[in-house]
Amino acid sequence: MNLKQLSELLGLSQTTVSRALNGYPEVSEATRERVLRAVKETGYRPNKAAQRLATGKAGSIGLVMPTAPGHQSDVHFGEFLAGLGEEAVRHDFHFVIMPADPDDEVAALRRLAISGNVDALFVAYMRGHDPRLAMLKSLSMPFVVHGRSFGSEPDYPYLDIDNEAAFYEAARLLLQLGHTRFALMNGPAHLDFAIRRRNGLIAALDERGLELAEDCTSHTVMSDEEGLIAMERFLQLAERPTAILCSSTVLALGAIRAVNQAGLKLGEDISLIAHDDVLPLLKPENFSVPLTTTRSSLRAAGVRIAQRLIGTVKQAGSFPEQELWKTELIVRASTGAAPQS
Amino acid sequence: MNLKQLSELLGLSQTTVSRALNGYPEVSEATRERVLRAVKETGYRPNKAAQRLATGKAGSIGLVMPTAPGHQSDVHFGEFLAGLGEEAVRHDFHFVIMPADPDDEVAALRRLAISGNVDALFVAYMRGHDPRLAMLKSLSMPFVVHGRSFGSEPDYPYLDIDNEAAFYEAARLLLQLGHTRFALMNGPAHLDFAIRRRNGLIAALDERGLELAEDCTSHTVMSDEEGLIAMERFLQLAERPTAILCSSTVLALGAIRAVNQAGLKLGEDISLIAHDDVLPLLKPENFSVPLTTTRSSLRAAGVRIAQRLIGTVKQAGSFPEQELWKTELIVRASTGAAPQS
DNA sequence: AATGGCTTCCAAAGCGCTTTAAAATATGTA
DNA sequence: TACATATTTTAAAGCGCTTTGGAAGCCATT
Repeated sequence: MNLKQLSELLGLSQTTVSRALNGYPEVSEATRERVLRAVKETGYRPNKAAQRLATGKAGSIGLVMPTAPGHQSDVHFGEFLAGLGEEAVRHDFHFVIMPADPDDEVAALRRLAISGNVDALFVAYMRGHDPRLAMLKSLSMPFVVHGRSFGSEPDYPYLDIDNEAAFYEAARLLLQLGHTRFALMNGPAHLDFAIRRRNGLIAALDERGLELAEDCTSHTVMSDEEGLIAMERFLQLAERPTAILCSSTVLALGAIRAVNQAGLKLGEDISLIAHDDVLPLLKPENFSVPLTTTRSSLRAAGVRIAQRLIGTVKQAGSFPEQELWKTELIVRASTGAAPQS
Repeated sequence: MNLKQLSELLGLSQTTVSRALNGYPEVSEATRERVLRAVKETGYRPNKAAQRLATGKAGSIGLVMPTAPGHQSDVHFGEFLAGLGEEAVRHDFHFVIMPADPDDEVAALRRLAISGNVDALFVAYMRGHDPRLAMLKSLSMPFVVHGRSFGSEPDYPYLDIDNEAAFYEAARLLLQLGHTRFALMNGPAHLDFAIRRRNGLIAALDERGLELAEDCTSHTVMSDEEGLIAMERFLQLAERPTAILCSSTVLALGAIRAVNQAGLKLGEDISLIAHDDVLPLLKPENFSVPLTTTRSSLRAAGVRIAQRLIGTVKQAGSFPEQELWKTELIVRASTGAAPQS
């Protein structure tokens, strides 16, 4: 069933039917209803490709998904997507996902943009000096980045959390508790959030004349396994750290196992604060020792970015270009006073 | 830059340029190279919407993503998507993801199909007597189902793992170890895999004249938290189960915490076998007591389904309609002889 | 009856591509 | 040289929609 057939069925022109469907005023309420009823009965749906060709728009937001045979999938990606989806479904928007090798992301993004089947772009996994920014700006297509790019002028539309403040505050709490030996379990070093969280921690330490030792820093993929490995390494150090900042609850999972295996008590021998993206499968309050966290919902960020993206495409209202969300510092049992020694 | 402009630039007709690009034989090698070079220089990319309108195809596979304000995102979804993506990127295919309320899945699937912007459909989260099957069959669009639908004639293209055999074998192992009191921590009861795993367990128990008690069965979303809750319930039973079958390593995570909190030893007081989808962030060999598992890679399944879907769309070779993969039973330390009591 | 202003509808062009049918050019044969 | 055949190129139609620029119908005013 296409427009032509539907209009013939109704004895109307394609124009009229199209207008009735798209809410144009120059069609009587009587005929509009007649059209709508026919649509219900026949199950007619406009062909999106044709619609896009005619209008240049078809209600889709594009994103590239890094993937490769060795490449680990990322829980955070799924959770964020759920947020985007939650908003998209309200506006009948869909996603076009272009899988791409992580080394090929900038080219993939360009391909996606000029393929002409997305109205707007979403970009994540931002790095320091991210090369995608220049390309995006040259594109004249709406986009929003999740995160920022350390070292680039912040003149692009983004939504980010204040990673620096988050880890600064977390470190301050631990300092107040008397800790002096810190370690950081971070995400991959080139990623923006990792850079900023590290900076936040360093800033707080610096205020007390402390330093973050090189061997008390790990930058890894954020998996359970890497968390375990990193923590094991920390625990074997001569000057064992007592305060750990951890970029993800997933990393914390492994880290805590290492703590337990070493026969140490979390919240007594070792204090740990993790960043919590509010992953539904891993709640910090349910850990055997509930985790102190810096919290910000990844999913909420997804919803908000979808709002901005869709709003811009539909030209419905205007939005702030830059948003920086504060994280919450939630104190639970994994943090305690520094052990005497 | 569009075809017309490109052809004018080259002094050729659109036809010739189009043919050169699409590998048709009726164009000389000389001109083909000339065209290809111009494409490189100008960065021309055909408009996918126009291509789709003209050919009916544009290299996309469609899927609906269940999402709603309360709806939890699912790690398994992300991991599967990574598998699909790994294959899709090799063929320059992309995904069109339609987010939809879980209650609206069959309608969403239909909308996606007749929207005319996908070439094939992928369907997951199969239920018993799944209503989507009838719709899919009526659609004349290629599709592959991940999983099966218990109670429906298996005459549709699917790829599934042998869930029944997996849990049957797992239960047999535990029976051989002397266990007689079993419990099952399963996924949502209406899902096909949950039905079959339960059946597998029941079949094995039945051979020994044993039964699976109602209060030793839990059907929940597969999260850490639910695992903890379910296991706590089991441990409070008068006749405490000693053998646990668990549908996910994520559930196991919570379950094990409950075991530890109760002061019990995994692999001694309680034996547990979990199904392992090979999620990169949660490796069963890294659990503090390494987990015995039934294993099958979700990601590999994604790759395979993408192969079949893309192969069918491109009409490149033929594929088996139905595939049933065996799982591996991998014995680690979380299973041991039944405790004397 | 003629004019103007609304409302309601329509014919046709155009979005950027593919593909059919036909034309132009090159090659081989009698 | 003329003709048939093969090769290379092109003009134009069509995919299903939106939208521009009119036209037709209806009413109230002059």
